[in-house]
This record gives sequence, structure tokens and C-alpha cells, in this order.
Amino acid sequence: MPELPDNVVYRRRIADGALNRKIAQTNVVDPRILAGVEPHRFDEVLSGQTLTETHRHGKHVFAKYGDETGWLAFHFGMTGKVEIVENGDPSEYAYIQLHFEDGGHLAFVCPRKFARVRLIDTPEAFLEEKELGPDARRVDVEAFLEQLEGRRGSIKGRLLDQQVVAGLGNIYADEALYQEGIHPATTVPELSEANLRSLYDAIQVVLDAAIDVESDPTALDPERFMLPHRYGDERCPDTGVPLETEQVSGRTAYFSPARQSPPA
DNA sequence: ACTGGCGCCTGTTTGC
DNA sequence: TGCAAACAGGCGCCAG
Repeated sequence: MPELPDNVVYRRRIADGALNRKIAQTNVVDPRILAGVEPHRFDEVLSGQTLTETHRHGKHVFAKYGDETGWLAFHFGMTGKVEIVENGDPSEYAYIQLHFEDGGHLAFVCPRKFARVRLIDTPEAFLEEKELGPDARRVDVEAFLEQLEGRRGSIKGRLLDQQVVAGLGNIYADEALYQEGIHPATTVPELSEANLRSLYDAIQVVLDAAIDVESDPTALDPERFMLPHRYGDERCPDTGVPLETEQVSGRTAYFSPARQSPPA
């Protein structure tokens, strides 16, 4: 699920529910979810620590522990999520757990195991190492244009490239392209600067709307947005024509053939 | 340097 | 109805 809006929700969840609670111990149910650190080391580092600060960039959420020690980095893959549990046992698939002294715990849940938890020095250094692009919601339009300068591939492929801009995933990229009437397979050079400026605006509108509904795409206004129809009648909310799909950059792209003409 | 394609995992949906 | 195949809101790695 997790694209930028989901990460907004998860960061808030951690900020509201996990800060300033002393970690008694950790439980790593599946060590494959930990990247670059062994479970015993992970536990050694975090036990006795307290999360003090959070940050989000694109599809990563960061949580600082201790005074000057380091940060946790969460990436949610396809099916990851974070839950704060006050009472009761961890839910199924809670492969990494931070248990607080007061009895509650943070559960990092990821049935498909594509998600990863890391220990990093700082978010800045991590973003640089991964060469991630600017956050899709904080980037300004000029920097957005610059990131697309000289690109040749499909606009959808570029929007999904986290090194171009960080945060967009399969469904919100489709939605932004729908809003702007751009077929997902259109190449970047086929788009005018005006097209790209409008697309930038559409991305902001789509992300804001998604955040407003806690990143539940089916809860978006069905009159304005395509996404609710992707999971429903599969018809264009504007024209009523059936939505079509096509593989673009290895992902299924939904689009309205009535509004988004394929490239020549 | 860029780009598209494949494989990683497993639960759920689809289709014969 | 039952089972196999296809699919899924992502990304690292590879070859062209």
C-alpha cells in the first residue's frame, strides 16, 4: 500500500504513539526484515532507548532514538504498515516489534516481507546514499522540472523512479496522470514544459486529497478521482467509458482512454 | 548514464 | 465448488 500518503499516516502514528516511551526490548520475528543489522545487535542498540523525533522523506519514515545516537529507518514495501498496540498480543505478520516498558508496543507488520527496517546514522546521509530525489510533496516546481530534464522514458516510469522524485507509487502516479489527461506511456520529451508544470500541480492536489482521507484511495471523491473507480466500476468518472490498463515500466497502469490519448 | 524487465514473498482474487 | 494462475499501492539488481 505504502506510497507517500500512507507514509504520512504512519509517521504521524509513530509520532503520536511511540515517542517518549522507553523501549524495554525488541522482538525480531523474521530477521529478513532487518537490513544490515543482526537481531541481537538491533535489540542491544534499542533496548533502554527512547524514540524522540520523527521524519518522513518519500516512502521512508525515520525515528530518532537516544540523544545523539542514531535513527531507525522504516520502509514499508508493498504491504507494510506500522501499528501501535496498547494491549494484547502482536498481530499476525508483526515481524518486528518494539516493546515499551509500559506494556504497549510498536508493531512493524508486513505480510509480503518486502518491507525493511534499518539502523542508520542520519536521514540526510541515508537519502544521499540511496540517491533519493526530493520529496514529492516538498519539491518546488522548478526543482521538479529540473529532475525531469533530459529524461527519455515514459512519464509514469519517471514518476515511479524514487531518484527522480520520492514518494509517488503506482496508484497515485496513475491518478495524477489521469487528472492531467496524460497517457502513462507518454515519454517525457513528448511533454511540454506547460504540461509538466500542470502535472506538478496535479501531483500536489492528488497527494493532498489522499492525505485528507488517511490514504484510503476508495474514500477519494468519486466525482473527481479515478482511484475509487479502479476498485469499483472501472469506469472513467468524467466520461463513463471503461478504464483500460496497460503495462508501463513493468507496472499496471490504469487510464481513461477518453481523456488520456496514447502517444503518437 | 538511463531504462525496462525480472525476481523477491505471500495472501487474495480470478478463471477454467 | 476446487484448485492453479495471476495479481498486488515496491524496489534492488541486471542486461541492453
